[in-house]
Amino acid sequence: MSPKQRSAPAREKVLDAYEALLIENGEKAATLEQVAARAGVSKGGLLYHFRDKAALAEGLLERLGVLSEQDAEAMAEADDGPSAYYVRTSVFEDSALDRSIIAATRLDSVPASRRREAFEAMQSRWLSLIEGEVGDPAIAHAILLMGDGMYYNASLGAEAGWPRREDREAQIAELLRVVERLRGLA
Amino acid sequence: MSPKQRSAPAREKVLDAYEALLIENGEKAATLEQVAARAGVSKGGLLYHFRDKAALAEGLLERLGVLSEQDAEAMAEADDGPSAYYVRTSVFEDSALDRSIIAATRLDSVPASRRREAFEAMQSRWLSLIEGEVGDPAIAHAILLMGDGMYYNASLGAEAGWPRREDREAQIAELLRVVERLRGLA
DNA sequence: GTCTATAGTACGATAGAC
DNA sequence: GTCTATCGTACTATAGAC
Repeated sequence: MSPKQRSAPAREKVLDAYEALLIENGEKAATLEQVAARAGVSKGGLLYHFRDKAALAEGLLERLGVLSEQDAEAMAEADDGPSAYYVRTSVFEDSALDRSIIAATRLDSVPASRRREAFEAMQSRWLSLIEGEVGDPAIAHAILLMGDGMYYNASLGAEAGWPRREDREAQIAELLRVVERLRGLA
Repeated sequence: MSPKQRSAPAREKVLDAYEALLIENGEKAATLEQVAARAGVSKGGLLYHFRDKAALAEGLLERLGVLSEQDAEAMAEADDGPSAYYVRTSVFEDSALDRSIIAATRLDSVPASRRREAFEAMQSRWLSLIEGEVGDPAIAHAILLMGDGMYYNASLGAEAGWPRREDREAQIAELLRVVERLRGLA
């Protein structure tokens, strides 16, 4: 799907730059010229790796798929269980996956169906892991929604999905306690 | 902030058109020409009411503020209480407020601080009403996050913030039961 | 594999008639 | 209050040198 199906260095730098611009100012600010400049290549150089803007967007969604796949594996093996892993990693850190998700959120030139597909694949994996742990599907859905809510706030540029408080560690701990009690209801 | 501080008909139609385009295809597709066409006016006509793109975006955020103010009053007086009102109205319907929220979500040409301000004002009002009802701040936060999660999914074009299910009424009912049990924990 | 130069297009905004 | 016409700009993408 690219010249030699993986010419890692420049290609990845371009995707990183694209993500950064999307996160900071949305798609309109993420022009080919700006992306190229931030990645340290020229516009022509960028277009060698991604033949047009659609290919650039697709590249981002593909990387999101890979990262979310890896994350699902880590989530399945987490010491504190999938739910806790999910809640505690939803956006409070600034991981590569977090960045991909927020960037993809701002990606509106891609067909809506394609974007939806990417998110649904990711969410259904998360949901089945949570459901496998907590049993009750309604409660699993509720937990999933809380994580979605944190991504929502992050993509709005909110401090951390939990308005009006400073200490992130304390916020996560508090939310984990709620989830714990919620699981007890299942 | 406008010629005569309220020349309702065309002005509102323009905002409606702008919202619709933002919801469907994001800010890049919401050009002055497209907005004008959809509102049934010319580009020049539009620019009489909103002197530039920034004014158009600001108009949308101002209307969001008004609608969310009205919604907060309805929420405070809801028969089933603020939490239930909040959860059941979070985006499953296609109300004027829902449309304003989703549109504002896609608005990335406005300074991030201004958008954040609009959302924080709305969310802190919701949070204080929920907290007033349930008592426990952590649980109130969790309920707020669930609603945020529903808006997140709606703005991603997901079926309804609750993947993989058809019957919306049943989904809401299920979530309301979870919230009910969550409140019981407080 | 990366560059410069440029063609072609679409956008935001202005000016001025009606 | 709404229109048409138009200017300048910035963008995507191509062509072709290195």
